[in-house]
Amino acid sequence: METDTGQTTQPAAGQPVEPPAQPLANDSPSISAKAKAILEGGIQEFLSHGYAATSMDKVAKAAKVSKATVYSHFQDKEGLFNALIQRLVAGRFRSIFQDSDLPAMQDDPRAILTGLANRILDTGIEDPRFLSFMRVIIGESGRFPQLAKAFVTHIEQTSFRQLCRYFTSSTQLKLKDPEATARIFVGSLVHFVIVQEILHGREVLPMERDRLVNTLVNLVIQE
Amino acid sequence: METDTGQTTQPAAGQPVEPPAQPLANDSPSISAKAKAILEGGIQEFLSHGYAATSMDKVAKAAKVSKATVYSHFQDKEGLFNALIQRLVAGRFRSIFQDSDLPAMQDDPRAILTGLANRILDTGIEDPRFLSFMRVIIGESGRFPQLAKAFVTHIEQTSFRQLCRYFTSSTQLKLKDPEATARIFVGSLVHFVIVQEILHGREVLPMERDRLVNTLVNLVIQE
DNA sequence: GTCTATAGGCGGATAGAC
DNA sequence: GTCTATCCGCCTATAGAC
Repeated sequence: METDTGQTTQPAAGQPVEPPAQPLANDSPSISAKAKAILEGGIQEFLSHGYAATSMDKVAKAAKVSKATVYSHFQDKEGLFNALIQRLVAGRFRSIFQDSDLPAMQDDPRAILTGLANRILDTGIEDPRFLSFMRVIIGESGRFPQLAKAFVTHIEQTSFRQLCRYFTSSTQLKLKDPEATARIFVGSLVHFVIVQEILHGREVLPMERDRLVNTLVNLVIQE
Repeated sequence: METDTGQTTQPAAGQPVEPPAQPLANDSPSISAKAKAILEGGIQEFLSHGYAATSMDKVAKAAKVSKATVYSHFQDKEGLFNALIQRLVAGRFRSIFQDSDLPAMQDDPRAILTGLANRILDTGIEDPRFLSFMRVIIGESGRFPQLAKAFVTHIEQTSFRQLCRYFTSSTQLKLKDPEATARIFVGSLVHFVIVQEILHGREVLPMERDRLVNTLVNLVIQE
């Protein structure tokens, strides 16, 4: 049954019972193969159907273990969901908006900004897993506010910060409010992804992505 | 049970069984008091908990009718949800981004744009019903793609069009691509609402709304 | 640790009286 | 049209064997 309690006891609930281990290293340390399979199966099911519409039976089947095994690794459905989303927030999707290399400052600002915008759109659009992830984070943000906050902290903030660093360090751009400009830049791109891809706007309200990117870059440069 | 069929037979399923009546007039014509109560109760429950986590028992209780009465007015759970969301899309929330009066063209563009931005933020932020509505629309956009498209068509498009009309008719703004600029304008504001309010970013990544609005308006004006 | 089997309850949907 | 009562399946979670 859906407890509807708003997960008041969420902190630290979820991770497998094993000791906290190192504070989140590479690909999560000391997790058994079964636990990993359960997490993978859970990711598949929860990202496809959302929290309430996913059953532990289907998770167990997707992970190719028995349901009892799932419950031996995770306290309950909420615990599994929390562990799984936190894993995605801190791991695989954390670097989705992250540049491997900061652009060289002497380059053309137009080229740099266009590249940044396209990178955000590429990762946002071409990874269906990330689209499902955003859909679930938003859809479950009422029942799981902590997960929504973790998403904002780790993922949105990452892109803001990075863009901000470029804005403030660029000698050619003279922005009055780099922080707010970064929000506008990222926000209009993410909103574009939400409307076109998640809400299927591509089919009813088409818009070429290059038009959006070019217009956005022009707005920022001519400030 | 969640049929998981992706509602393949969704078209036209939902509206009360009574004849189609007039094609969607004012506040929905010829709907019995019970049907209205069921819709209201359904809105309350579905907007609070999403589709899968809402039970027909709770809807019936919220509407103060028996569950059988619910099923006498609507084919099934999907039908009720469809009817209810379509009602919200076409009715109450349709005009949420709509201006009552188009701004006078001789006014200061800065004042006009600032007013438009604030109106969008006000309606988006101050109506918790609309926040829940967006959360549900996005969260259920996988299972109910038609409803997501209806949302885009009726609500997003409305704001784009209106802004576009102002952009193209203004004698003072000379925008290269008014349509793309309208998307950026609305998109960055809606994304701000999503992150700050729906994803609870206000508590972890604060940002004064006036800074965003001022920066956004400046970007558009100085183009 | 992992499984099968099952408890116990709530879910969507309907039968049938009025 | 509206109700009460009920069917039956699936759900979360656990007991107990191995």
